[in-house]
Amino acid sequence: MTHATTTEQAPLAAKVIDLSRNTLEARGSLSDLLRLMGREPASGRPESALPIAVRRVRRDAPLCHQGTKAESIYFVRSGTFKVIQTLEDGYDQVLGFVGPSQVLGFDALYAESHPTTAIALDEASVFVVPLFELNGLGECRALVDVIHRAASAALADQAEIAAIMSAVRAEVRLSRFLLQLSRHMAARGQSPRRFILRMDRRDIASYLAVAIETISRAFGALAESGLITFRNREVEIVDMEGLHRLAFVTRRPLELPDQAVVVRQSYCLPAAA
Amino acid sequence: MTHATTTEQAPLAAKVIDLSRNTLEARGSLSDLLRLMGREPASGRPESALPIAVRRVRRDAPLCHQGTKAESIYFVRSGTFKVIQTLEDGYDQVLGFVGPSQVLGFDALYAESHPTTAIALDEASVFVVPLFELNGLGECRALVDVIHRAASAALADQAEIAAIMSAVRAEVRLSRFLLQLSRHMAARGQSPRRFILRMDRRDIASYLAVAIETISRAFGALAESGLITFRNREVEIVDMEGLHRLAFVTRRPLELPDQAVVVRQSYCLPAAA
DNA sequence: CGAGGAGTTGAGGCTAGTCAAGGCCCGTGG
DNA sequence: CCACGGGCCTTGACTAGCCTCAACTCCTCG
Repeated sequence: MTHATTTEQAPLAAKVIDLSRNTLEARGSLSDLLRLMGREPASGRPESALPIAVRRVRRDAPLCHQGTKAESIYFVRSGTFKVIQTLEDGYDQVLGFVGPSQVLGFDALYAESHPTTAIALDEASVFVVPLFELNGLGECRALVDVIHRAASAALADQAEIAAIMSAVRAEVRLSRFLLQLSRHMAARGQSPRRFILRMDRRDIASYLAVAIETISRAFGALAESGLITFRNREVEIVDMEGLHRLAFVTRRPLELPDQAVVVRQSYCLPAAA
Repeated sequence: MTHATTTEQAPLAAKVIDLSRNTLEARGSLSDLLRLMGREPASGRPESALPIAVRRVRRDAPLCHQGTKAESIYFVRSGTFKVIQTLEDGYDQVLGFVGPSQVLGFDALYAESHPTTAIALDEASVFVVPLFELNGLGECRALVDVIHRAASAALADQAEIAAIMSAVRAEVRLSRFLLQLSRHMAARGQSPRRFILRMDRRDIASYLAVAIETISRAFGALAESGLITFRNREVEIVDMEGLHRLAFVTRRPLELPDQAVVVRQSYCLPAAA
């Protein structure tokens, strides 16, 4: 179906770069990708028709695997992935969750082999941009710009792990996680108050670096104090402001003479009246 | 807030891209940067002479500040920076330590304002690549390539925070941190066994997400068991292999015959696979 | 030589890990 | 259709280890 044609000549020469020449399962175009990334493509530009491969990934299937040779970077079109790294002792550390319009595999650029594994949490599809084309993309400003922004955003997202970890208490970590999810949902135009978790407790536990039982208890505690309600993976944030207050007590409060008691209460959970 | 602003406008000559047009304190060239990044510049190319600004940063001074408008990305030429993020409750979370040949400020690309603050831990200097030039760089392959790789490496580095956090025990976290430093030192051609910490205990504590006293005790414990020796910020890894074992064989008690290392429950977190 | 920051050490309370058992959900198969 | 099975999730009891508070030492610098 694809141009099973020659791979001659540097792409620079040819104005027609076909990013889908290794098409896997479907075809998309640059304008599809740009739309996904919130960049309305300048219509009329010939490059908007630039084909870009789309790959579908089944639930629980890996998109790329740690240690294998990197061949592409990916933009999530639909579905959610978990990014994990298998440590030397065999423990699978969850590094993050990646959804639509986010980039995957950019971390493999410098080493040429994937330092992480990405696994689909549900049926998913991604745009595939082969690495060997990256160099020839100088002309295609729109795509380069999108790549830069996505990589930059991925970097900023990664920083959130540390921000989450800086909280000692499990309920605080969980509330930060839920708020992070809430923001991402909102960014995708979905409800920030009510959503379904795509990952299981084990993944959340790994991501927050606490025991799975602790996650369970933390969910219970947040519900107990009226901040959320939940049923399995279905979560509803009842008191957004309260959750936010709880989420940002990192360490023991500095010194707030009379407020100390109040802060300590919310720190210990029961929530302010 | 030392905005060493020498905002004297240069004649926007147009064709001649002068990345140092906002030169702050010194001048470098593209070939200098490429050499720093381990890419021998193809001599003879005219672009090698492309001027790139060099900015010096005094100890404890910020290179860029969270929330301010992003204007450039930086390549560390000398010195070490700590990257921090001030959370809503005022807690300064250390996200990482960045040294020579690593990139800073790339995370600001997508938002156009810095999500993090970078502070020099000692006298430092950086190459400055203004953002508004990034788009016009399509021609300069070498620079674009270096930027991509550095950003990718930064992303991979960030993942290590999570890997470190996945350890519950403080000694395990500290040993992973020391091994990380060791690797970086080796990558820069310096001794991986003996080095001087550029950051204080407080920064380490924040980075590892444990209390400062715990850091102190963990140093003591590692020395006690003969894995390292230290005096203030001077660290020597005595038993590299043992340190590595402690850092990663963390699931089982690991019977170190008669060593004082109480690796009783150095688990690497639940998961109970 | 003193002041102050950085680092260490000690005591105690409390969170979260571990182990263990039970409940819930949803698949498969009779 | 229901019964069974095996995940996933929850809950309880116990204990290890970390955070907190507080005092102290060491080092540096004025």
